[in-house]
Amino acid sequence: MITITNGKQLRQGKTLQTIQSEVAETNRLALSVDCVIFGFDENKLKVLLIRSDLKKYEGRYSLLGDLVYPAEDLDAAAYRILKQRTGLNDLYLEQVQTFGAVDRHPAGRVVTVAYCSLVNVQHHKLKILENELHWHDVKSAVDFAFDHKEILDACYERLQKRIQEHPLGFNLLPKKFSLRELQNLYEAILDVKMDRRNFRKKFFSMDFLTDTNEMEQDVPHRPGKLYKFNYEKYEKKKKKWFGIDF
Amino acid sequence: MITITNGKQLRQGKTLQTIQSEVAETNRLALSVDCVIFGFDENKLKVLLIRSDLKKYEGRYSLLGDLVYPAEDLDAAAYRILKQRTGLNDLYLEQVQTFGAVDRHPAGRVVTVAYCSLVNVQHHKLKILENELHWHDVKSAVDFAFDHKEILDACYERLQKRIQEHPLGFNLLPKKFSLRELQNLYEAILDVKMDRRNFRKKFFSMDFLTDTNEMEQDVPHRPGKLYKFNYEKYEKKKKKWFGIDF
DNA sequence: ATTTAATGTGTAAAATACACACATTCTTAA
DNA sequence: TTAAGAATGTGTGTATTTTACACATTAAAT
Repeated sequence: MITITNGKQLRQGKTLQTIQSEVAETNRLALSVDCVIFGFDENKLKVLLIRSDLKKYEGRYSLLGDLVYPAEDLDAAAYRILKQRTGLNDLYLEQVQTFGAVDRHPAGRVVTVAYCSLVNVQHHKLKILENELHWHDVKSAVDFAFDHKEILDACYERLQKRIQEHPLGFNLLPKKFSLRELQNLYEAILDVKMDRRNFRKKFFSMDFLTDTNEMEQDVPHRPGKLYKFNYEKYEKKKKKWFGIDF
Repeated sequence: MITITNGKQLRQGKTLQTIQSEVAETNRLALSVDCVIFGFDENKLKVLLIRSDLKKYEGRYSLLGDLVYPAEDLDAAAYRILKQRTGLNDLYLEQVQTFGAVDRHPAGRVVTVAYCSLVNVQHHKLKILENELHWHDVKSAVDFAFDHKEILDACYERLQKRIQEHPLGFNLLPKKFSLRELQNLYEAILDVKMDRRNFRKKFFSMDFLTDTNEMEQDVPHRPGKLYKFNYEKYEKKKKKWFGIDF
């Protein structure tokens, strides 16, 4: 998505006028990157959206995006947007799909490369947010600008697939988490109910959870153990699981 | 890839000069589509490449690509290239990844959307080919122009994954094929050996192979039965197998 | 102290994946 | 014509993975 809504707020974002000038001349096109930033909060999968205050798109929501700079790689543009909007570095990021329908953007031909990224909402909340940024339920979000619903759907489907093949979920959780939180995450993303015992068995058998010897605090029931994800163990084992190339 | 090599041969391809003019001005970029066209022949996975006759890239091979027209959708551009280069319509086509490194193209900023497509080589051979188009072994192909080796690798890995989830392989075979041919295809793409009995069992249990009541002809051994892929049966069943969305 | 609500654990059945051998059919060469 | 060679075609038992399922334990709240 192009940050057409708040040129004043962003130091680096381009305004609608800039985009129009980029694409106005014959045969010109603009290239943008849109980030689908997923979070997990209140046992629901969330996505970070910005509300357009431009009259034309009043009340509609957009993904976070920007034009790609002339001398900037695609991934670099995506990381720049993430840093700019969440204040966080080193987030999980994956290119998903490029959307280039001729009429997808009213300002002219704007081709956008969609990225899926994962953040720990609690971590993010500590940062000072721009006013118009909010977390929305992925399943119930409506009123998108442009083709951003389609982009969100593509990234959500990719996430559903990926999380069944790789342990991505940890990017959405605090460093220390209970198995219940982990299961809630999987159930929310995949929209299924899982058997608690089998879920625990599966994750323990994968053997990349480390017991922190700490317990949950301030929960209104018996506290569960807290675990953390052990990247070293995972790195050693993933080749075996995922065969060919991962 | 941009068809910089043979502007005279192509009715629709753009010449190097065209590309340079597209990207020469400040902040301009060009958008292209590159098709990784896979085939299967002599029990090996092949890819259709064009040899550059431009001095700068002498002896190097490129994927088939072209600039996207100003009023052309990305998929449409990919289909156009396939039609142009193979003479065939309705090929399997899937967008894989977009490559946009700043320096990936010597003519300036050219962002390319990579597509993976599958053709029946026998079918394709019936068409009159352009001189400089040839099928190459995927595993042993070297000397690529630009970042086309990287693009090929990305599409090959995607194909390896996809073929384990969906019955794509039929796009690479004649309408009627023996189980041995089908197994050879899987073994070639996945680079593994499979047990013949278990392979047969698995495909028969999927129940979308229809017996044609015909046998192989002109093989130097006992002929095998010929089957065809039953799309109707597949469509009815795939939801059950692939769960959420496929 | 009692109730409540979630954590933590094991086992049996079912489904799936894997390993494996021999008879059959057709071609080819003696 | 016959024998040898080479690939097709088929079934079963074993190992592994997935699924279903119930009860005792712990801490918080009343």
